[in-house]
Amino acid sequence: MGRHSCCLKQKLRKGLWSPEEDEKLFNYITRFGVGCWSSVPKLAGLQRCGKSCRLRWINYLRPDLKRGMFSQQEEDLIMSLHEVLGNRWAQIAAQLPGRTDNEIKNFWNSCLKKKLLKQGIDPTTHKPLTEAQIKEEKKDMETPSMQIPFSQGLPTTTATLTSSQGFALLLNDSNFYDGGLTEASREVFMGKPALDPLSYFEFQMGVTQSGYNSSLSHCLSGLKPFDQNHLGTNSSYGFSSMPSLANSDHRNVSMTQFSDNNSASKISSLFMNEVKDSSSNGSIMSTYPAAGCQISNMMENAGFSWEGENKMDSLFQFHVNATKSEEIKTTSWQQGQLQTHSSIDFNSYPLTSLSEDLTGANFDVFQQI
DNA sequence: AATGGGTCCAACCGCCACATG
DNA sequence: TCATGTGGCGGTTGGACCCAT
Repeated sequence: MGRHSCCLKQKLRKGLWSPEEDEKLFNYITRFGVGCWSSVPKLAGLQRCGKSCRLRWINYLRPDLKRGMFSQQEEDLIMSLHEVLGNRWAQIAAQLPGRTDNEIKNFWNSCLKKKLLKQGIDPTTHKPLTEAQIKEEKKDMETPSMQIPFSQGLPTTTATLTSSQGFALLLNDSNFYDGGLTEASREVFMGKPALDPLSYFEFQMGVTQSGYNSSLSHCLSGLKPFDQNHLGTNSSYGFSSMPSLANSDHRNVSMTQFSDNNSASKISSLFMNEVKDSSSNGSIMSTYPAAGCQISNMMENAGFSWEGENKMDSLFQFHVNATKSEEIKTTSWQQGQLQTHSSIDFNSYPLTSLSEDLTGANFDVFQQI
């Protein structure tokens, strides 16, 4: 039970992927698109199960992945979304372009969870810990340097911890939920550039937009033959068609601050999805009525429009379109198989946040590089 | 240099939902 | 209605890596 038939076959490789396997999978997907995962290993010449191939593509190989540290904005967004959605990592990831559910889940478990605990906040309920829970936590955090006095760790008012307020703060940069940061650290965070998920593709399109550094040197600075997992600084690996998978350093990337409209787009996108979702199971809005009400109000107050002109709005607009197109999805595996040109069938690609301009022509750039 | 403990994350596992025959 | 195949999700874990000793 639960195990796919393809996984039952013998002689299937497990564990870390080799550069050769990555290249095979990447080249196959870029040529024929995403279709029936169970047949991908055979067609791509891999000794892996389809599920493993799917995971590798989604979490690692797909070109629109944003790698590197999470920005403060992303962190705040994850915090807020987790408060509403809980451990629904896939839904949370849908609101963070270029991030995978696995990545967010890992980030939550390794960093954000601990951060909240240090602040005396229950990471599950996002409410202040009880005295008993605090004692328990103190037992766990034996090193004195890890202990933050409860009164210091808590935000100034407990009201800031409510779902509705959490989202309200997201809409206003000047009132960003600071998660208990000191003034000094907050300054650092607020000044920290956020990674631009689309800069890579903009480079390919030759788009120069005010506020974005699309210079050749900038883009090339992020290009490495392969990622650090497999070779570190060794550049002897690499495939001709491989996009940049290198970790990005915030110091090297262009500035992209979420404007109010952007935040509104994010939350509204979430709201839209949840409305759709709740129409089927009625869970979210009833479970988090305050959050739902607040989001609804925010949309009205912000004069929200799907016709946003900035880049992030476009991105989310595409996200919505992609979601819609998925609902009426006509792209089939057969279509994917019939593709003869070098493009990725992103219509059938389940994750959102992909650039509309991700075409075969763009992948040619990889080969040229 | 060796080693032991902690952290991080890529990948696996088990389950569920849905489509299809 | 049932069996089977597949996609997708969240939880868990093994091992690589880092750092202090």
